[in-house]
Amino acid sequence: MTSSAHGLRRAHAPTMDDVAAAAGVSRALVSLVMRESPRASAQARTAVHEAASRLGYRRNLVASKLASRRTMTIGLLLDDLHNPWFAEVADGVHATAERGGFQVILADGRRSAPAESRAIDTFLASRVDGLVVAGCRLPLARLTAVAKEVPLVSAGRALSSSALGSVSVDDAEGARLAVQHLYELGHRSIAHVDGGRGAGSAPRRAGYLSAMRAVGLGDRTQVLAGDFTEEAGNRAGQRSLREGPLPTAFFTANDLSAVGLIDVLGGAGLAVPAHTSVVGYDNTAFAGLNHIGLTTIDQPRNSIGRLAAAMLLDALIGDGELSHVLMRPHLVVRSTTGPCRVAA
Amino acid sequence: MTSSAHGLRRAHAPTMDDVAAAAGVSRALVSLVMRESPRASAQARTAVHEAASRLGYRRNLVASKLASRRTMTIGLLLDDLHNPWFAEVADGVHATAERGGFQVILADGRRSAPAESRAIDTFLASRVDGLVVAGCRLPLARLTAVAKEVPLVSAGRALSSSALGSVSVDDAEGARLAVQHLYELGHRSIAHVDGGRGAGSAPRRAGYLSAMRAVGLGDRTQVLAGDFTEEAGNRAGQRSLREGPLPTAFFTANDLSAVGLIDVLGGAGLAVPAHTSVVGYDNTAFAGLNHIGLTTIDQPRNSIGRLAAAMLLDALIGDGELSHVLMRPHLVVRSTTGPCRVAA
DNA sequence: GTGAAAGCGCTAACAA
DNA sequence: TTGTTAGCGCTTTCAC
Repeated sequence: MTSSAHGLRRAHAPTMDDVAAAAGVSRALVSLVMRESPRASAQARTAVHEAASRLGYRRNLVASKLASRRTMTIGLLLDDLHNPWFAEVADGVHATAERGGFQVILADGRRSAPAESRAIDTFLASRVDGLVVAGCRLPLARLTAVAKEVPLVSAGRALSSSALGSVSVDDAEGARLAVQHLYELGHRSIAHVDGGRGAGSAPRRAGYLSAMRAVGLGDRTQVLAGDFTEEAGNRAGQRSLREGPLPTAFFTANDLSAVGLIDVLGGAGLAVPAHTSVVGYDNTAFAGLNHIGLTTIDQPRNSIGRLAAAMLLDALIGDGELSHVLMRPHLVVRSTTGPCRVAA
Repeated sequence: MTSSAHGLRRAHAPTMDDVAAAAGVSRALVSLVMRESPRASAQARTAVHEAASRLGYRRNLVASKLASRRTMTIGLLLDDLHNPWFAEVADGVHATAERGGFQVILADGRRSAPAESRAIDTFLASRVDGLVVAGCRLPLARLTAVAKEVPLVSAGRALSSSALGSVSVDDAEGARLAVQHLYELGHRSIAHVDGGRGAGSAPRRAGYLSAMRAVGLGDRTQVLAGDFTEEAGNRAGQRSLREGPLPTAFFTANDLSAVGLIDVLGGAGLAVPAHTSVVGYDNTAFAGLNHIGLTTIDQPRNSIGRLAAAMLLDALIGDGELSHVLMRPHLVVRSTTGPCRVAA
């Protein structure tokens, strides 16, 4: 019963013609009023609005998009709705897009390349005016192909193609900051728990390796396999404990891994940072909790989103060019790092 | 330069007519092939697909939606992208909708009623076939009005209107489980940090109050204002510490608040649960982190999403009726609750 | 400022 | 099975 009024095709909804008739004007005028054109008299505006609300008229965006051949919509593809990192990027994109009068439609890539690919196809079929992909794991070739159809900006992942724009954080620099911090605390045995194949993993690992070389520890690098999860941090810790000697410090590819690692160390009676120091990456919400107090690398997430959207709108509205922006991460020192107590 | 090929109106993209011409068939046939109709010969199918991919044709969903007068799209409004609760509901909705051949478009309500209202207006203007609102904080009157235009199902918030459907968890029961658990641990001074005006807040608060009465603590209830955020947990904790005497246990309206609260308690040197016990609500991902180990109330989030979408599709495709489903929460005991050490 | 008329790219009868 | 022909509801010239 409650559904009787519905079905896939709803009952005839009022159209602009209905409103025009009710207001005693032409459809074109109604259109102008609906789009808030200054070229409609105040009188006409009132009459049209009155008639529209009386009829319960709702502008049909589908028809509007078809007729105008632009959608004033940008598609935002997020790699993973479960990861709060993306929520902040989305905030930034929203804020900027809205100010430019653009609608944002979201899709969740669910950490799967095929799902992301389908989402992009849907965006293109829906004729979005532009695309922001955050943490996208699609191959560069696919993205450049897409960028030929519609302006595209990558957020959070640096991409070296002039066909598209990108706003990302210098992950190698972030890794360098972590290593530098630990080095200055006297640590010489610094291991890295990496992120496997996830986005950002490779540059962080490379940054770790080159930073180690830069401080003369090139022959003491140690990379433990991980995958950006808490369990990975657990496993890396267990392996280190088993195989010894334990590094005096760890730099993990993300905060989650750091938490898993600290947990294992604590379970083995090793205090952090009294015995071992740990630096995470991302500065996610729980890194700041007092009883974790993780020293980590922060990324300006909101700004990434804002900049990505701004770059896109610039290319859409004006004649701005897509470019590559690399933002600087910074070190947030909390309480999981301390001076090295072990002779090097 | 990279943007020179773009602009708001992209260069003429191939249409069905182009494909039809290239394949030497009529546009209607191309349309059939594109919609995977069985009424097109294998031969025609091949020819059309070949021509389409040669031209780089991409079906225009905007035109398709207008002509067919249905969008095969459901709008999903999430109250807050930052809250992982919604990510899981979204997973469930996606899974079901996709199997039914529906596209899902997401919007973020950003914990703001006006923003949610605008998002719904956009959905309606985009002529979505149905709507799922998760954790929506709009007044019932507004939602029933919307439900007159398009089938609507509320996820995570019970709504007593026959005009729409709802799939939610019995929040009062969840609150009762929390209070009961703390009571059995010997706690008599149990405070509640509520969720303000967010969805679920009222029933959890009411459930807390009635459960307290049920165990004979009706005169010892204490409700602290909150709003489902970590900061709210922080503030509530600070206020409790300032005003004393400190309750021996807290039941918070969600996990985020619990974490914020624990954080403040820890900062004040009060161990959890040695000194104070805390129960959260939602069993979000970080509640399970070893370092937090939050005792909390679990909701079958994914199922909520699946059921909500299934109910909607039923009403859309068949003649299913929208109804009200109430699911049972359950208690997950971890390490933030323990026996009361203080004499009652 | 306002109206008339020609599409936007597709779907859906209906005919062939 | 395939082609023909009206629209879907709006925007946008271009006259008035």
